[in-house]
Amino acid sequence: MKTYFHVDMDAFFVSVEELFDPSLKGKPVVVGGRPNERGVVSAASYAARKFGVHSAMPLRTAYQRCPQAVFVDGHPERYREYSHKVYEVLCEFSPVVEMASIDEAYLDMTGTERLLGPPLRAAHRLHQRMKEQTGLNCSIGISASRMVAKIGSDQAKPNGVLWVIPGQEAAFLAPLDVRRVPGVGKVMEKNLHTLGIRKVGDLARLDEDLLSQRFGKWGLALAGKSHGLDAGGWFDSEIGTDVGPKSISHEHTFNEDTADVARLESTLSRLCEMVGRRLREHGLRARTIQLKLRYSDFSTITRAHSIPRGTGIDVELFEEIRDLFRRNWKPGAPVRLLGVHASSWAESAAQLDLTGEERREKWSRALEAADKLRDRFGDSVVSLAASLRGDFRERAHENPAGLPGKK
DNA sequence: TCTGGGGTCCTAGGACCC
DNA sequence: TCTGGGGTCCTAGGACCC
Repeated sequence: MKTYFHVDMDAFFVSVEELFDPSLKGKPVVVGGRPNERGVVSAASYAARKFGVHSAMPLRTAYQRCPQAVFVDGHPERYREYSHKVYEVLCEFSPVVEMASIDEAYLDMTGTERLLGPPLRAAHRLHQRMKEQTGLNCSIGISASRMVAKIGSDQAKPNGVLWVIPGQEAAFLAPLDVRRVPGVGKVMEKNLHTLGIRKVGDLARLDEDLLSQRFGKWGLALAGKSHGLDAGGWFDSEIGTDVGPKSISHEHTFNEDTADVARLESTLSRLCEMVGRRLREHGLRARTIQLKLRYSDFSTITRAHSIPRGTGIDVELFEEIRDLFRRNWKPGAPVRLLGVHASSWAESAAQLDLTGEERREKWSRALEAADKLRDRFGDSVVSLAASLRGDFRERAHENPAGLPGKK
């Protein structure tokens, strides 16, 4: 019998902002940007939630509902820093910790009883320790099932602990709305409602065959979930078997839609630099490069191209993206969002021909040096802007590999 | 309501191969 | 020629999560 904790930080972004500015405490706070900006709420304080403000809501709507709220910009570096502090506290309680996102984690607590006592006592100690070390509150769900632990921490909020005793999973889940089940969103909820299924208990009573007939692989997983089993998607694999990222992407929404080609292409260039940089940090080369294009009416297309060898080099990414853009953009149509997405990693370097590989390695080292310069002096020092003036194209012709000139 | 940004997973059709 | 059956890769789109 396994024991899992799901630890979820309470109003994480807001709580971190409060540590930096204690005057925010107790006030309605909205993290995500200014009320007149294009964007959505990243996090809302409990005081703001009382006015009907919640995450993913457009900032303008949040302002309408709660004009007296304090609107603050998000600080991703701060959240990453505190996420790491959280991780370190969790590691004192279990050797198997997996951060599922920036503000939540699963712990395998199986076999820790001798050291930490029974689950509830360990949870209370963890709770206390978290507050001492980070100044942050969390909620903890405890169960033999990771999914039930996750739902448990949700039910325990704020600042609570909830233990679902083994064997009681289905009974615990039965009265909850189907929407509480991870993986059931707006669409699935509506589909289930039209079948007369509103509670997890309704789901559990249903015939498995009917569910899998109606919703395929997903339906089968759903049947398992309704009984408290870890089934489907992420829940199929044990925790702590973390692999690297499967895709890396950056996107940008303009504050006002634009059809200015120079502006659009320079934005793509910048996005390619950001993606390239992160690919190199991970030592990855992407074989599939994807452009995302969203027009004023919110209609969105994605267009991808795969290259056999893969690349992590800014200019090569940009060449692919620019081709995709020129072939697919309806000229003159104002654009709302642009995105660059990289995936499908190339095999290890060892399998490629050496000469080509050496040259590319050299390029990668040069780009890493540029990354370090950016770290020290900011993004503007080294950039791909030259490519936009056409300089790059000519150099690329003289030197197809795009190498820095040999001395 | 006028809709961010970073991800994961799933489906489905078509190309291509045996 | 009126037409199989897999398997794999690529592409596009969409649901969902935080």
